[in-house]
Amino acid sequence: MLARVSSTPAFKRLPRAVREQQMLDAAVKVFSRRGFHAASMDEIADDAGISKPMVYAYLGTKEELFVACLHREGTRMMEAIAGAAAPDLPADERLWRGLRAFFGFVGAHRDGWAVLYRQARGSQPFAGELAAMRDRLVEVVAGMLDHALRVNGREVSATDLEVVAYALVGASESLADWLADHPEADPEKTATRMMNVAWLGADQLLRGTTWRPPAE
Amino acid sequence: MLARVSSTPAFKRLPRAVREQQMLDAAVKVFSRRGFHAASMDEIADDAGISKPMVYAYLGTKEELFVACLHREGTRMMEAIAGAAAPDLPADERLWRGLRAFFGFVGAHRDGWAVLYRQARGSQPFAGELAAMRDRLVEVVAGMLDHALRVNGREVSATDLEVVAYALVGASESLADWLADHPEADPEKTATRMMNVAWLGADQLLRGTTWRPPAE
DNA sequence: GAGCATACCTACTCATGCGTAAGGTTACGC
DNA sequence: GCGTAACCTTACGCATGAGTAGGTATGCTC
Repeated sequence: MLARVSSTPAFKRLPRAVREQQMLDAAVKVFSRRGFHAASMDEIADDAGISKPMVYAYLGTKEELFVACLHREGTRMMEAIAGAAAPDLPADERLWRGLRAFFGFVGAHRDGWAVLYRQARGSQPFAGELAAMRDRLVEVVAGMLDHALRVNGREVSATDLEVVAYALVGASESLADWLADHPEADPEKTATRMMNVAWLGADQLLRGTTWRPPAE
Repeated sequence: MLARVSSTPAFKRLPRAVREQQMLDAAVKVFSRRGFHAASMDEIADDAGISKPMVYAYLGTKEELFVACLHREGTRMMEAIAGAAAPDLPADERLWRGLRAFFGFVGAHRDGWAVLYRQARGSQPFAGELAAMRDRLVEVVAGMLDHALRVNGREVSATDLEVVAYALVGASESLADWLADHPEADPEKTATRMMNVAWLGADQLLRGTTWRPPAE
């Protein structure tokens, strides 16, 4: 029983860096399947093929672990998007590349997306963490719109810009959810659809067309 | 100590229907402040000025209580929107009225909104409940677009329609979040901004303009 | 003003699951 | 070949909070 045959280590000893990644992989998987609270550290440890105290030793408490997931996935996503951005292209081209990179990422990391956005949004301790990331996105989009506007010789209040950017980011997130729930859906095509909604609208806005409420 | 002075009841006896509403009010408040898991039945009971077993007696388990909140708030919201809809108006007018009702509702029930959407989205047991509600919304929006398209003598695949509707609903939700986080913001103005994004885009789409990816 | 239903309470049980103490085992440097 | 540091384990403490048992008061009905 207790005699572990030493010639069959069964569980290999691995360097810390490797185990940490395995743990994060497992954590992302379990968190996205169960949600933050329903996920148990035991299950995560189990899934990573390791015992619980190791998780605590390497990644800290449950909250810290979740933040680590959030951080890794978030960084990956931001890198994917930033890698596609080329600051000196025309606005529609930049938007298109950004969207394509975004949906490509979500399509390739569907459960990472679930952790990142669906979970973090509700749970208080992480809402801030996530909000910061989204705000960076919003800022980028708003900056892009602002730049395009100035080129057209126009200008709009910062709030207006922010709100429009918010709407675009929100629409993208919503489609990302849709994508995550439809495994057969094509990320590229989803990006095109988003572009249709975003750009045809943004283009009108950039030209100065605005909609006004009808007189009552 | 134990001698409760009978001439000072301190806590009035109230009929069930009234207490249930008080409990739901308290539950919405606590759930939205703490999130589903972090909220405790004790706090909810306390906040409602009642003891815990009463909550169980009237509204059932914690999950059932949450669903009850979801249901009440969701119904209120749907009613607010439906009340504004007039099926025989032109598409932009219908969209505008729907949006105005929606943002008006969110502005007036900011914590109800938080419960409804932010919480339910992540937590598995309720995601379905919420998804059903959103799907009804998406269906309505898609139906509206479809109708407008047919009037223009055009037709589009059901998937395309659904996805565009999804994006619009997502953008609205996102702005609703923004509104909930900015207590000083004006719901009416937010609705106008959303209308700008949604309609100027949708209008182009309805005319048959589409965006295509640039040749590589 | 007896009976009965409904409103309401205090004070528990019990499962869950986070986080840790204390100890075993492998590999690598010297 | 031996110490030591890193890896890894089993087995537990303990708080939290969901849900309940069992009892008390109030007011309505006849």
